[in-house]
Amino acid sequence: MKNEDLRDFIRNRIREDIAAERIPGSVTTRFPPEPNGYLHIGHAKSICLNFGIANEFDGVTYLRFDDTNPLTESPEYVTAIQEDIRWLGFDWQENLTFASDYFPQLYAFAEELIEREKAFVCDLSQDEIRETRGTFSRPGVESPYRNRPIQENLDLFRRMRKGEFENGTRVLRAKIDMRSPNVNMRDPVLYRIIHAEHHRSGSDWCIYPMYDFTHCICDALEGITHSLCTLEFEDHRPLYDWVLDNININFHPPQIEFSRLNLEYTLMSKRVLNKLVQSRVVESWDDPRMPTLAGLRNRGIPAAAVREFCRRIGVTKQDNLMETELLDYCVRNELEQTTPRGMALRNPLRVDITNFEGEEVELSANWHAKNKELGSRILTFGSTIFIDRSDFAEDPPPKYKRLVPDGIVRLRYAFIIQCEEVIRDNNGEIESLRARYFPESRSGEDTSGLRPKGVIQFVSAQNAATVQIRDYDRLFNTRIPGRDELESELNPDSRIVYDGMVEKAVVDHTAPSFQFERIGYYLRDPASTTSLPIFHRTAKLSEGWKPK
RNA sequence: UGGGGUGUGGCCAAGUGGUAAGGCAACGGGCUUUGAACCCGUCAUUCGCAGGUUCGAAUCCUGCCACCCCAGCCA
Repeated sequence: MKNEDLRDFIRNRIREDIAAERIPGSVTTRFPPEPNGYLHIGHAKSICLNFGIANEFDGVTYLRFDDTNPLTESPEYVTAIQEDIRWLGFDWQENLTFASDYFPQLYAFAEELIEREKAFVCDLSQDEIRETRGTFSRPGVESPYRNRPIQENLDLFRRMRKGEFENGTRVLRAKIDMRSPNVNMRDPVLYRIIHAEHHRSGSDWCIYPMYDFTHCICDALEGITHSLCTLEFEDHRPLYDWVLDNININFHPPQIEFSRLNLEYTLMSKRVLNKLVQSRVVESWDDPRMPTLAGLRNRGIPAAAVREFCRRIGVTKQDNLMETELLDYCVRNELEQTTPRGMALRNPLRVDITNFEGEEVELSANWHAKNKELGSRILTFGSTIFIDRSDFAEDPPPKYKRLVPDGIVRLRYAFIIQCEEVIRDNNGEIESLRARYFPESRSGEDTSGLRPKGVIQFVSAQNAATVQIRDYDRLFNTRIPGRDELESELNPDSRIVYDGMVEKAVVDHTAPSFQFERIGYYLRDPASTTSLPIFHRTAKLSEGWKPK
């Protein structure tokens, strides 16, 4: 991670700053989550950027919780967020801070602003403030309280702090310019009254600073050399700069904005994600279908794959919509080398081998064709085996290479079989198959001379373990969900549960993830029981051929 | 409507006056006891559009167009 020569406009800028000796000390960044929700893959982009830069430039990164709104924040999220960042592979070391750590200093800076006649206490109601702010095309109107004497402002602000006023009755506002074309500069609110318990400061405060006042000051106090945030804060930069320019502080970080990650068929808004949980569309915030880091983890996606994805998507100011294929690619690429292979059937179909007699034969198979270090296991073959229903077709599509009536196919690591008969139940559904095998076609010592076109996986009756296989797909059917009724956009097949089979050795193996040959990568649910192991599909294998 | 941004192949993205990197996807081929992996090859005469400057422009200038963000006492 260290020696990579990543090029993007932010890293280029940092290199220039270093070359021009504009940076005092070391490069310092921060990741500032608000503890009001779980981290998702969009956050991963920011985490990889901020922590990645610190790693590359021998700098430091603060993990700073932006906890200025006690109404929506809670300590559970603080814990979860830390777990997710660690899982992703980053370490803030001793640099864990909270915006609330700075409440006393923030308050002092606010008084300083009042003393400099740069802030005033405003008695207007929330509605009145909105009405007097103006519109995009109309300037705002100055508050009647705008020119209160310094002493009166100071007195009122101190009484706000003491708790003498109700929520919403007064705010502290910056005195900037009600005619500014940038609405953020029209005397923005700096402090509001919230009589609520804060997860860290308890009941010490009943006034809480707003983001625009807090963030820039925290950045400055921590010596953040590059304050990176997403594009929607671009309009706030003049305010960020204004605050730091109007208080007595000796450091002024530059705010640099980049575009946030958008992923096809995926929604990342906390509001909508929460709705999915509440309405039981998914089971929880860490459901394997969720784009949360916890969800990705429970789906078996390795942290390294997420990091690689973030590296490949780049960092720019352009709006983007990433295809899910890139993430899938990163996941497979990560799992390919290290994951043992196994055979699994989602829809088992019994096949009776008519010419097999006696004990089941044992066959050896490597866990990975190329990575011999993963070792091998023993499979068995006998008079009753199972194949996947999708690997047999009475009326095969063109170029079908699997089993068909009278056709032959290779059973992976075992023998070639030939279908002799299709057995049906009373409804005419295929119940089982009868086939013969070619004893001289044993894998590795085949002298049969037969050349089957395809190879399919199988599990013999005595070697079969019953498992649950859960296949996941996108949660939404629309590339850009959120524009329509959520319900109509949901993918009804985002989770399909199969009562399947795997070879016993897979269940006994300790590896967390497997590749089920010809199907995909799966994570063994660590919480599932040994009597019914559950496997979550992490990713499909790429398909070089599709029926129809 | 005012302000702030962004426009390079299907999706990302290099490039900052010298004649369009790379990745993903797609397509064709090789290899193959995973239709996987792997290996080869193809894929922008053109950089939102129109003018202009220049020997030379994706890069400079002018005008236009499209899209995104902003009117929380959220962050």
